[in-house]
Amino acid sequence: MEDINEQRTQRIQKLETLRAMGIQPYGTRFDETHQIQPLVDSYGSKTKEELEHDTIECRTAGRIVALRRFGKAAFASLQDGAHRLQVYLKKDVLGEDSFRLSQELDLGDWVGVEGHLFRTKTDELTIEVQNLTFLSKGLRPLPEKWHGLTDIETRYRQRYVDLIANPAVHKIFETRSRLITGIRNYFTEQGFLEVETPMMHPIPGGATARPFVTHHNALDTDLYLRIAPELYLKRLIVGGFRRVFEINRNFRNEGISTIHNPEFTMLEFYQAYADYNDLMALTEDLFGKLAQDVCGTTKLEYQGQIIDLTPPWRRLPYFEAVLEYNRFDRTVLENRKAAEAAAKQLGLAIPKDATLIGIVNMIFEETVESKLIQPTFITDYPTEISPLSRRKDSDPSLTDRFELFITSRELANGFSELNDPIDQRQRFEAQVAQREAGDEEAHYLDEDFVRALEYGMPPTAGEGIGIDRMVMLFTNQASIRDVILFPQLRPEKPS
RNA sequence: GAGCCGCUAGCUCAGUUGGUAGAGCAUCGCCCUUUUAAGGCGAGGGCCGAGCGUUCGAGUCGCUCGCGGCUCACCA
Repeated sequence: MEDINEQRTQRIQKLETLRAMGIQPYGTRFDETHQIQPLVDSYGSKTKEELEHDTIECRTAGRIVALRRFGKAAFASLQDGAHRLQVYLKKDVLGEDSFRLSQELDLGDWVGVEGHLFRTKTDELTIEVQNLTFLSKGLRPLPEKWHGLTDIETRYRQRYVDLIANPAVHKIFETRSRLITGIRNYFTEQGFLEVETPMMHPIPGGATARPFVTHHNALDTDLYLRIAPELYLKRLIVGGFRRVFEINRNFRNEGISTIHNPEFTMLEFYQAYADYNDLMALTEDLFGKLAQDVCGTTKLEYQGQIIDLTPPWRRLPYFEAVLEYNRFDRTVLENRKAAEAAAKQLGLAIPKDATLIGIVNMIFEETVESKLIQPTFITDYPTEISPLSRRKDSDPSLTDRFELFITSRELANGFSELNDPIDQRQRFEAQVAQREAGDEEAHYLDEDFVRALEYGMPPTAGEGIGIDRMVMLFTNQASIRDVILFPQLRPEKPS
């Protein structure tokens, strides 16, 4: 089972050496005066003379990631998160016992150091260590210092090693966390209340997707991991919460790709008395502020392109978009035969029972989405493919809805919410008919949700933003696996 | 699910027309009190993803399987 290699065996032997020296190889608390990054931030600009004149004493801790030994001295690089600082271990200063301990150190071990800052001959900020505290032993060798860990499978399966060996990866996940904190602050400051709704649903709803199924033994009932929190959040609006948001996982039982992970993080927020135009303005403002705060600019570099998040963003009605990116005329949008002919010309396989809108939507996905590099709101989606959205007053076949595309990917979906319970029931029934016709992704009829609407929901606008894809954009990552700490992989086979 | 590519030491990678499996880093020993891919001398470390075949002989050729990546299909 466990791979036993030479280096690991040697290190296990070192545990005994340490114990024989009276050192606990798995220690306990250590008081730091500084973490490494603040230490470097505070004193990194001090000159050699300043550090000699005003002695800076400090205690800090980290993992040894580089070690350059001489006979009676050594330099080590201490890593804390994504940051490193050099320490100098000198026999004269450490004393006999501590120096002997320093001779036993391996790459990967955790230590605490106490000493003062100085600059070396080559002007590197360094701690001259007076006291060395052993904190924890590493038994496995770290990846090579120069190339690090590059094997993609190992990076995902053993993310802890990736994080040690690749500080840039550490920074991506710090950025992810900062973005999510920024989102929380943004909504909280605007009077939104963060709520938690069920992850396990008796009826999966709020999106068109296939769910994961699980079983509750005591209730003896199947439950579905949620595909979206939407219907629960709207129940809260019915209940009188004016503004709510939730940031959490959705689960969809579908393929895995560079932009799909079976569990992914979604922000959904709902605002009473607002409409979809308010949401588009809010989204521009949110992205702009996050970009400015986290990246220092609203012009982001993404995979060799500059994505300009400066508002306002382009708004393009759905049908206009289909016409703009194709050569055919308007009859394709109005006549099923014309639509089918156009689709065939594009090489699309059209199911026999496909509706006009169904065909147009296939054309949209095939010809429009890939062109939407810069932020674009596609608006006014057909009612037929928007079963939870409010109809347009000017044209009930369309809805007050938009999807946001950036770098050809859907990042957000928002709309004025359908709050007419009678219309909602009819839309659900149309979905149920589609499901019975074989569409596994069509919505279920959620009787309790309709009942909630019957109690009256104020006019409301709601939106979902795919956080992982947003993080990809802000951190310039091409694969969703590089912004999810533990992406879904096939289980490692037991060896 | 399909196509293409990859899998060799702890890590990063070589490996010729099929002929005894290599390097750098890491590890171990010795030397070295300002190095930073430290340096010098020496040493150990391999089920070449798994299996089956072809062959006198397979890391190398063929087939099957496993895992991963990318593209496509489905999807957010």
